[in-house]
Amino acid sequence: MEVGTVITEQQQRAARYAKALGHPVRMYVMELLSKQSCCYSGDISDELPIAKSTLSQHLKELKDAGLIQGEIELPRIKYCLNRENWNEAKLLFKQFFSV
Amino acid sequence: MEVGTVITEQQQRAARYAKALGHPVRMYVMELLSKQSCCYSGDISDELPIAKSTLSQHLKELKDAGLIQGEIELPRIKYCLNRENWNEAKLLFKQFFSV
DNA sequence: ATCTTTGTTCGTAAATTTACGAATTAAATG
DNA sequence: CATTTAATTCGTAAATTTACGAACAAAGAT
Repeated sequence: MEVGTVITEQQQRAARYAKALGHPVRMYVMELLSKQSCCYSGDISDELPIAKSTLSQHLKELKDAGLIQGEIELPRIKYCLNRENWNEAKLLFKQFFSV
Repeated sequence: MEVGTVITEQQQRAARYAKALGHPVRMYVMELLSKQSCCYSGDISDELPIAKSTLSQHLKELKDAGLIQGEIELPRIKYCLNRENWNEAKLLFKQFFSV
C-alpha cells in the first residue's frame, strides 16, 4: 500500500483501524468488548451463527490490528480491549470526524 | 454477509462505513472533503501517486457507501460530502466509541 | 492413559479488493 | 467535424478476505 508521502501516518493508522472494524462480526465483537471490557470466544460463538474457525479468524484480525488482546486462561482464552490502541483509534476518529 | 439477528442494523451500517474508510486513499479523500467540502477528481489525482482509474474506483466505493456524491460540472466532476450520511457515520462512530 | 473442553491452525474454495493501462464517453473548443 | 479535457468504464491480473469443516493442541477431569 505504497501511497507516497502525501498520505499522513495518522491517515494510514486510522485506515488500518477502520479496516479492522469493517465487518459486522468484528464490529459486534468490539462493541461487546467496549461494553464489558472482556469476554471469551465461546460467549461470542454462542451468539453468532458462524463457524468457530471463522470467528477465530476475525478475532485474529482484531488482534493484528491491535484493537484486542488475548490472555490464556485455560481451557479458555480471555479477550480484552487493547486500551492503548483503542484510545488511539477513538482519538483518530474523533479528530477525523470533527475537522 | 448473513449474520442472523444478533448483529444490529446500526452495527451493520457502522461496519459498512468503516469498510469504506478502510483504505489510506479513501481516508485521505474523506479528510480532504471534510475540510473543504468539495473537490475534483483531478485535485486528488495530482497529489496521489496512483492511476486515475484506481482513484476512480476508490471514489466509486465511497459513493456506493453513501459517503460522497458527485455532481457533473463539465468537463469535470465535483465531489462533495454526502452530508446526511456523513452525519450518520459521525453519530454511529461517536456512539460506538463512547459506550 | 484417555476423554473432554475450548480454541486455534490447516487446507481449500469462492468472492472481493486493489491496481494498472487501454479504450471510451461527453461536452466544450478550435 | 476533429481535438482537447476530465474522468469513467473495461479487461485483466495478483492479492486479500471470508467462510467452512477437519485436524490439532493443551490442560484438566475421569
